[in-house]
Amino acid sequence: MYERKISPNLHCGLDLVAEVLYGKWKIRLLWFINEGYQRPSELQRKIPDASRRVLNIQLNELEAHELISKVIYPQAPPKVEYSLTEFGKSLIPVITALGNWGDGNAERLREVIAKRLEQNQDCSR
Amino acid sequence: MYERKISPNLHCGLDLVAEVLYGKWKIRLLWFINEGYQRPSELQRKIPDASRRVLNIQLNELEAHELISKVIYPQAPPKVEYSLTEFGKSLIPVITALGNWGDGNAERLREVIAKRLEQNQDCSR
DNA sequence: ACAATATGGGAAGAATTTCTCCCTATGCAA
DNA sequence: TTGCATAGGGAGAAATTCTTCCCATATTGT
Repeated sequence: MYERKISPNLHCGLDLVAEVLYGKWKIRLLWFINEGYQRPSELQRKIPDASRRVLNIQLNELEAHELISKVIYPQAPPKVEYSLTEFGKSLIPVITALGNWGDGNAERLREVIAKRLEQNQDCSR
Repeated sequence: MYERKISPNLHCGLDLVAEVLYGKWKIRLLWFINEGYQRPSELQRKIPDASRRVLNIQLNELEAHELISKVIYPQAPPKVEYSLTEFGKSLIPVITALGNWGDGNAERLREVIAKRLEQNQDCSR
């Protein structure tokens, strides 16, 4: 496992949140688990842009941070279900607020994102 | 400037938000600008863990995404002030919610974060 | 003259994160 | 028997982000 060389700074609330949510797919994982997609394979299908590997890793981290919990059913083929802990559930309103802001401003966001990507391409000519 | 090789996916609101906020210091920059720390040097003092370089880069990105705007006073030594755009201001309640969650759960967050860091050190022995 | 302040960007390399490929294990279906 | 689905993890490459160092400009204070 990769071991950090620079320790995180944990001064204010925003630092702490960053420490547990900063990962490309973590917020979406929490979101989809909340929506009822609890099995790893379901989550992978909901988030096809992420590699199977990272999803596993980020699920492990979310579990280590007690935002989700994992139940392994002793079957074959294996069956695993994740669910939000109470702690994790308390984050959902915040994630919902984020998502709503993104949805409500989707058009404008697409514009400014596209504009910036073009600029970058200009730079590299 | 670095040019992305993998284009971002912009399906849902959460993807769009991630695209403009995913950067180690962006949320904190918005936060401090909202609190009235508008000059780059002030922001650098408020966020000493970040290098000057990244703060500049992330400020540029926030500006490109129209969350903040920049005023350059034609003076020497130069004076620059950033401020939130209306668009940027609309994000503040969401950031506040994130920060409040982090502050409200600070103790527990520190615990689980510390616990996980220890585990990693165990692994590497 | 020289240092300090303020701002900003290039370049190179370190740090970190993510991706790809491969291997394991079990049971079911063609 | 071969192929697929489920789940998970190691190793190394690739992508991305961040840091460090250096340079440039102009003014003020020593």
